[in-house]
Amino acid sequence: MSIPWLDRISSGSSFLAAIQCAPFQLRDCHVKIRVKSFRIPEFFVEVPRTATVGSLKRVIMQEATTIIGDGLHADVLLQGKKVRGDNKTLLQAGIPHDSHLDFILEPNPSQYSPPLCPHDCPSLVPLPCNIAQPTRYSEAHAIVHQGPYNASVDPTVDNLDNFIGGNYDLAESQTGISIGEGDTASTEVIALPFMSQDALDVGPLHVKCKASKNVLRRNAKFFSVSEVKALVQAVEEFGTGRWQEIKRRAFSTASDRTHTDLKDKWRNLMKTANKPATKRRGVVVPQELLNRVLAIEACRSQQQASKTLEQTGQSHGSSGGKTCANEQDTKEDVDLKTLLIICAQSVAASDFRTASEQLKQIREHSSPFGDGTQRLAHIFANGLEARLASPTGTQIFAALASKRASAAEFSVSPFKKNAIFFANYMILSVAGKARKIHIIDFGILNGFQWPNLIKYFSQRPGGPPKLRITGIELPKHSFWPAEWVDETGRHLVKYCERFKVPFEYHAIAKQWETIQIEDFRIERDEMLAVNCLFRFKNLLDETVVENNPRDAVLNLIRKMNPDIFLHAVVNGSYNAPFFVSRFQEALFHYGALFEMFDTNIPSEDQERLLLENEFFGSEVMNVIACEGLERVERPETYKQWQVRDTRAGFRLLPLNQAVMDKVRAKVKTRLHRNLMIGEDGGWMLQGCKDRIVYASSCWIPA
DNA sequence: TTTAGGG
DNA sequence: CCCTAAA
Repeated sequence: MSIPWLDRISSGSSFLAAIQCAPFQLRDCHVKIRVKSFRIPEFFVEVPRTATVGSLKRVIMQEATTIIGDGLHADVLLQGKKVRGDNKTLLQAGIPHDSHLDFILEPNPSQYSPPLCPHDCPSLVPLPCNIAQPTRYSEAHAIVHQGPYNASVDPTVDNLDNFIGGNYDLAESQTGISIGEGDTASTEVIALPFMSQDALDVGPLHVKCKASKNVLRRNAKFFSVSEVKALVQAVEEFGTGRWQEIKRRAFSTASDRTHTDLKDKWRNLMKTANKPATKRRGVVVPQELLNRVLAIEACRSQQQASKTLEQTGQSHGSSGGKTCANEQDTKEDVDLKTLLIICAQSVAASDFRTASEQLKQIREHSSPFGDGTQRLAHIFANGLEARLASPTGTQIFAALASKRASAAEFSVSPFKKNAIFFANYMILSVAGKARKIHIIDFGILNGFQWPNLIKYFSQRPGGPPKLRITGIELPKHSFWPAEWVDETGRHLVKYCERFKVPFEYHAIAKQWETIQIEDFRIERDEMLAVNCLFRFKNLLDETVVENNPRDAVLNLIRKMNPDIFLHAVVNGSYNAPFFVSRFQEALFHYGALFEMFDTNIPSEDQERLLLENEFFGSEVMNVIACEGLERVERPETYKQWQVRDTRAGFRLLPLNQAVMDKVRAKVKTRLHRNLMIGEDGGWMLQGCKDRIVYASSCWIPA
């Protein structure tokens, strides 16, 4: 004979309860607890909101034992730990209404005699319960207050001791007999001696099924964009199919999202991502997120495919590779990028053996001299290799490119040229006929921005103004020793002498946020322009340090009260703490850049080589191989910068259409295919391949 | 207990 | 969002 109810306990059948606050119109302010799926009919208990832990235990115990027999002891667990203090109220015991509770039901020690098979018969049965906010549930179920099952207790029902002491076979009982699973099952249960005749009469199966369909279904709550983002990020980090992990690591505070919910949402996201943008219902998820969904999905299927290939042995044999060489070539682009992402995932998962194998594969197809994708793969492989050497990302890598490399950026990158043109044009338009002009340049590097402006000033009708430039750089950088800021100054001084522009240079090599306003030696009668092109991204942000330098420096600039503030930024979001998502973002970002270079610059161009490998190469190295304070490539989107600038007390100037026309004309004459110029609010956007890569803007004190 | 997949 | 089979 099997002992069905014991089986139910020892096999850990889920036991789901939800604490529910009664509608507030009820004056007694009770919480209602629904106990369900214990393979016993669901029932409800109601306790005052101020109930103690002890009383909750008693009520649960009472109800449970009423149904399945006597002699149970109940315990309440919060996050796996027993809640002590039976005299405390739920709240006092640290159980908010939305917390997740487990229950333990075990045979009452006082009546419990040792089981015959202690190993197979766990005495502790954690029972997951869900306590949720009442608003998540529809009101309809409230009428189902108690199932019919607890209506009576058959006095003949044996107690726990008798069953445990009985002669039975646990393995056999595993076949499971449970109420409500089907006709046969319920028949068997009903036939059991301990079930009351009343229960039989009521027809439990029918009631149970009906109840579970209409009762206590959580009201659907749409996922917000930020939730989706968190989900995508988490899946990038942990992969699909580890939902419990994802729940714990990324959604532990979201009490109303179970791991199953996350799994379901992911499934739906994939559906959404795969169908056209038209006729997508609900909250519009940014395409960027959906692309990431697709990328992950692509990786996953790729991995599966390679796995099955390995298993079937089709990948072996040298002839196989040759015969489909042409086919591979066309797919190489995709494969190389996918391979990079897979490799990054291996690195993230600390699977270093697989990672180095994948890296080797990548190396076989990448080259600093090949096409855009091969070059891209080359520098990303460098980054991965460095990360493999030190997986915690504690190594220090040059944050800034060498002097030669940033010179190359100036001469090769059309983006940089456009941004400089935009900035200088705006400075000129604000300067007007001012006699004294002071430019404060955060991140002056070689100072290549200024010769053109100086030349213009020299030809200005009415004579050149007095020009002051304050060049600011970071202190003692491996590639940019502080002295070089002075050297930049000397070049500029010479240049001004040649063009007969009265000039004064002043260098500051400090951490930007430590600069005092006095250091700028601002004079009253000068027109003041503050300039920062693409360099704010190197400041640390609030995720790393407390008083974040970004806002500090912006506030400093605001304090200067400049006549104009030129702010150009790298528009990217590869600054996420999660390694894989950051890697992927960076890959897309630099992928777009490299593709543009590939179509516009000859592959043998030495400066392109320098720019790609040293300038972008060291940036990518920093993004991939560094963490924490060492990671100084932390771009944000221009929208994020807009928030910061506005918060610091600046007002975004509308775009000057004249400068936009000129930039557009330049792009056209230079025949830069794939280079897109766009506008958004006051921002001039530069992009390629559907991606906004750089953005420029002008601000004045609000 | 957790996940995949059907509903 | 829920349910259940299967691992």
